[in-house]
Order: sequence, then structure tokens, then C-alpha cells
Amino acid sequence: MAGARKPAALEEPGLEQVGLGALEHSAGLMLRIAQLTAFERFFALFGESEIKISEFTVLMAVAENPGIRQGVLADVLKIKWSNMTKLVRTLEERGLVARHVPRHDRRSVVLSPTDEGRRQIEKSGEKMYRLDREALSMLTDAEHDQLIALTRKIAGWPPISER
Amino acid sequence: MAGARKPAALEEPGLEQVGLGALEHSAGLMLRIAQLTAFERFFALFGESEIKISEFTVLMAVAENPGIRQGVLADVLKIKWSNMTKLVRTLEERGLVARHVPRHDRRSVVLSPTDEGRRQIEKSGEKMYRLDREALSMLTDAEHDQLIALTRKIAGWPPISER
DNA sequence: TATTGTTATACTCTATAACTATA
DNA sequence: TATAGTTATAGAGTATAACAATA
Repeated sequence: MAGARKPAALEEPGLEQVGLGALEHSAGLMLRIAQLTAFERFFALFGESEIKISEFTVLMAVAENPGIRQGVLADVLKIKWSNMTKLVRTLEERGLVARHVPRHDRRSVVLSPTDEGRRQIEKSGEKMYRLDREALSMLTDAEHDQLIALTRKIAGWPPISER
Repeated sequence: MAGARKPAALEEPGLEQVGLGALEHSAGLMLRIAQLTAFERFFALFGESEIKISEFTVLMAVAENPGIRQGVLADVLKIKWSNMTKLVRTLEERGLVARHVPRHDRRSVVLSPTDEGRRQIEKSGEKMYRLDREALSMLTDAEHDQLIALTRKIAGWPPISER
């Protein structure tokens, strides 16, 4: 393997000398670069795993909202419905999530965690949060909170204080 | 088309009632959701275009750093070398960027904008920055600056004040 | 008619590894 | 031996549209 062996900005010394000019004030671009950096670090720490982060995230969200409609969950997590179908099916096949068609609206599908799903969360949840924080360890706690507040606002979610 | 017709959090009223619990304190997840939201809004505003955002970003970066090595640029923008090759070639074929092999290290390729490339920047640059800002119009100017500062730090770039 | 979810598929993006040329 | 870039391809992620069932 050649090419792209280095974690870029982490090691390479002269990298910060590359200016992007006005481009550095593009919050969209910076948001993307930051997200890629954070995920790169997270995956490096997380390593191989039997459950994907996207799947685990859905599992956690279901556990937080037992009985949530599948489509609503997809919208919140910005996952397309068509892709959510496959993702949820995977979780169902592994016995982590149960699907249920409610009587009052039989078009819909509501989700809830199984006991095994809850066990999986107990098992992997702590690790995930720890590594998530570690991937962003360059931020102080205050900056971390700032980031949460800003990203919530961008996503159109209410401030934490108001909930 | 069915499924996912709504821009999620933008229209749907009851969406903010879905809590994600501890998951909402995952800066990694929030960073991703925010980035997706911002890009969704940006693309909705930007519409169809003859040049892709990724291509335009590279063009801008080259114009800011004439003579930059292709691999360095790839690292900065978090694009894999193999993918950068194709991207730069596209820009070259359109006559926007010129590739040059320097005498002192003939393994490398350095990039510079053509006159046509500079024209393209002049033509699309203003629009891009305006829409980029508009996609994040839910933030105040102060919050926007905060976001730039935080994302720079995450990316491992020096604070703007120090440059 | 509109909505919820599914299916199939196309498309784009990203990742991986082998390769050439140069240092 | 190491580095810069290329090529081909695999793989993941995402998007699109037609569809069935229900409201």
C-alpha cells in the first residue's frame, strides 16, 4: 500500500502551513473536515467490532425511545427510509431490536429493544462514549459543550436547557 | 417517490420531542448530523451546477496555494490520494488546473490554477460563500466564528489568530 | 389521495492494494 | 528502501423510483 498512509494533520509537520484563504471561513467545509477527522480518530480507537457504529447508534436511539416509529427515527438520524429498512432488519436478525405493527396504524412499524439489545448496550455503550470523547480529546470540556450546543442548533434541535 | 420526502427537522413538528438520551452528548454523532443538515441545506440552495463542490473546493485551494503538491492538498482536504488523482484530472481536462512535474523531484506533481480556473473562481466563488453562510444562517455571527474555531481545533489546525 | 414502509437498483464516495517512477 | 502518484477494483454509503398496504 502506498498513498495516504499518514493520518494527515496528526503527524505531518509542515501541513499547517498550507493556507486555504477564504475557504477556511467556509463553515460547511470545516464542519466536514472536522467530522472526518473525528471519525478517523474514533475508528482508529474503536477498531474492529461485530456491530457497526451506525447500527449501534440506531440500537441506542431505539432503547431511548421504545415504541418509536421507524421513519421518525430515520429522519432524526438523517438516514434514508430505504436504508433504514435494511439496517433495522439486520438488528432484528441479530435479536437486538423487535419490530411491531401497531393496531391503530397498521402501515407503520414501531421499534423497541430486546433484552439482548439492552445487554449489548450495556456491554458496548460505555466504550463507545469513552472513545467518542477521546476522539475529541483536543477539546476542553467547555469547548465540547459548545460544540454540542452549536451542532444542535444547526440540526434544528432545541437547546438542552429547554428540555 | 415515497419515503423521505420531508427535509426532516426542518418541517416535521413533533420531531424535537424525540430524545436520544446520552446519545445527544456524543459529539461525534452530533457533528455528523450537523454536517449532513448543513450540506442538505447547502445543496438545496446551490441546485444543479456544472462543477461539483468537491471539485470547486480543490480548485479554490489550488488557487490559494499555487505550486502545492497534490498529495499535500489531498491530506489537508482529507481526500485519499487515489481519489485525488481522478478529481485533479477532471479539473485539468476542463482546463481549470495545470499539473506540473518539478525538476527537483520528478516523482511529484504540483498544481496551479489556469486563467480559466481563476475565472471560474471569480464566477462561482461569491455564490458559494454566500450559500455556505446561508446554509448556516441559524447561527449568529459569533456562533459561526465559534464553530470555525472549534472545527479548526478538531482538524488540528492552528487558531486563526496565530497565523 | 396521502402516508408508511419495502424492494431493487443505480450512483457516488471511499478504501485497498498492486504498480510505476523517482529519490 | 522509501516516497509520490496512478490504476483498477472492491466496498460502503447514499439516493431514486416503483411498489404494496393502509389511512
